[in-house]
Amino acid sequence: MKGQTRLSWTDVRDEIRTRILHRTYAPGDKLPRDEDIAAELGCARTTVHRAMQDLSQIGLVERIRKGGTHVRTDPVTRATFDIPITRREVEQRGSKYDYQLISHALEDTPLSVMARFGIQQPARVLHVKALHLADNRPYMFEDRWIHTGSTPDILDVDLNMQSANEWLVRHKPYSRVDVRFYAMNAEGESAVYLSTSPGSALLVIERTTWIGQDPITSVQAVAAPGYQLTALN
Amino acid sequence: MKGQTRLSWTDVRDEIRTRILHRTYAPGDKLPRDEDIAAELGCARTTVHRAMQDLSQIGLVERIRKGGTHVRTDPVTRATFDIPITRREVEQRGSKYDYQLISHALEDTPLSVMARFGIQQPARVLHVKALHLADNRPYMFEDRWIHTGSTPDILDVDLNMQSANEWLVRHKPYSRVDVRFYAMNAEGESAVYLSTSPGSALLVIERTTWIGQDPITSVQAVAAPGYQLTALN
DNA sequence: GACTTTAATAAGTAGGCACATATTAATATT
DNA sequence: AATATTAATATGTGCCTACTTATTAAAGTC
Repeated sequence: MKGQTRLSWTDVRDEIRTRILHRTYAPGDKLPRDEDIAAELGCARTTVHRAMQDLSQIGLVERIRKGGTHVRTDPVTRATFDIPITRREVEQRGSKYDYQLISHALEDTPLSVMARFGIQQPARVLHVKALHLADNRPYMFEDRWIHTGSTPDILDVDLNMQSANEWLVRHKPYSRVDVRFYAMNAEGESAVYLSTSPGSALLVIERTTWIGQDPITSVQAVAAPGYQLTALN
Repeated sequence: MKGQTRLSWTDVRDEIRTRILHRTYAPGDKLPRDEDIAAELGCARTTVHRAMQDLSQIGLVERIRKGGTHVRTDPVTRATFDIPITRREVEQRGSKYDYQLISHALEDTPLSVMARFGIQQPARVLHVKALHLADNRPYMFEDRWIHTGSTPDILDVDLNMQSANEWLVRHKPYSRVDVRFYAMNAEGESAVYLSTSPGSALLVIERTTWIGQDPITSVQAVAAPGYQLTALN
């Protein structure tokens, strides 16, 4: 017990971030070399390196080999969202979860889904429509396509008992996912099942997953009116 | 040059991730100790540690001191979004950016904004409405409140010349941000300025920032119809 | 002067070591 | 037997050292 409290990499990170906030290092500025910062703060270069890695991941600074570290000129706001299984999501709000299969049928991929999957030729897919409920009220309407080539097992699953959402997450790992958000007017089915009037604005979470090159599933999750997605932190 | 190619921590991370994908380590399973994995793969514990930290941050595993490392039971999809300055966003799509101030006025915070700021007493705010355009077409309608207590300088800025968005990002660092997405029906102003018909579904990005405890600004950015937010990666 | 080669630079990475910290299990004390 | 102390364990962290890699600048060559 000699060095009292030494600097942890999070301390260093916070110190550098404070300096950037205070414009000691202004946007566009080049920061001192890791080694010099280490010397100044009295820690090892490794520690500064670890701190810088984090700042770089957050999007506050940019690092280039040999070029040094720069404060980003156009700071971006980086927001991270967790998208859990719908059942989990409902239960964590303290609501009762229910699930209802609406329809399922073997079809060929429509053009829109081919585009999402990134395939040129139509493929056989299981087209599943389902409704998730929270406290007996519609929560999310799910319109899903499951590629039977990559996921033949899905045909043996009783989708009345278990949502495709859940089965897939538990049994079908993916290596890549595309997530996008957009707004949609309720119409036809989505309006009916979410028991809202046609035209009301709904948030859509669209997800497509692949394992290697092979598409697994693509889903449009249409949330009930009033739904908000909140970033972590 | 003896060890040929040694394992980098990203290699280790990918190897562990692959095993989790292949259910070698299934959800809920306890992974071997870092040291054992290191021994098995032929690298140092530090390297495994670095890999595990990343997997833990991604949300694939959970680590507890002494308790060991476990694969998360309910894998979440974690999506990250970059929200740049609007001008940047437009320019990066290869479009011409324009900006138009609609109105600005000193007001007291309405209740909704007090809630967003997390304050009990109304405060004087600059209420700014503006429109961002891409290739002369409406791109985003911005409805913003700026706290004059924390940011008095804003009153000296010529908002015809420079969007509040841009000025704030460049001159006003923040320490905390709340980001949320939701859908809204176009109505009144938003419909007019985004030149769409009332009722059409629009995606709203709502952001509120603080420096320490002090609120800086809260903005509702209403995107033109068709706007999609896409996750990184 | 245009090209190539070489050196210097700064970040990236791996490994080994020592110690910190949180948690559980085992042991000793009352 | 109930409680307190101690030991063992696994992750967390910091530091040092050595080497790698990408990039720029300088020196040398034609």
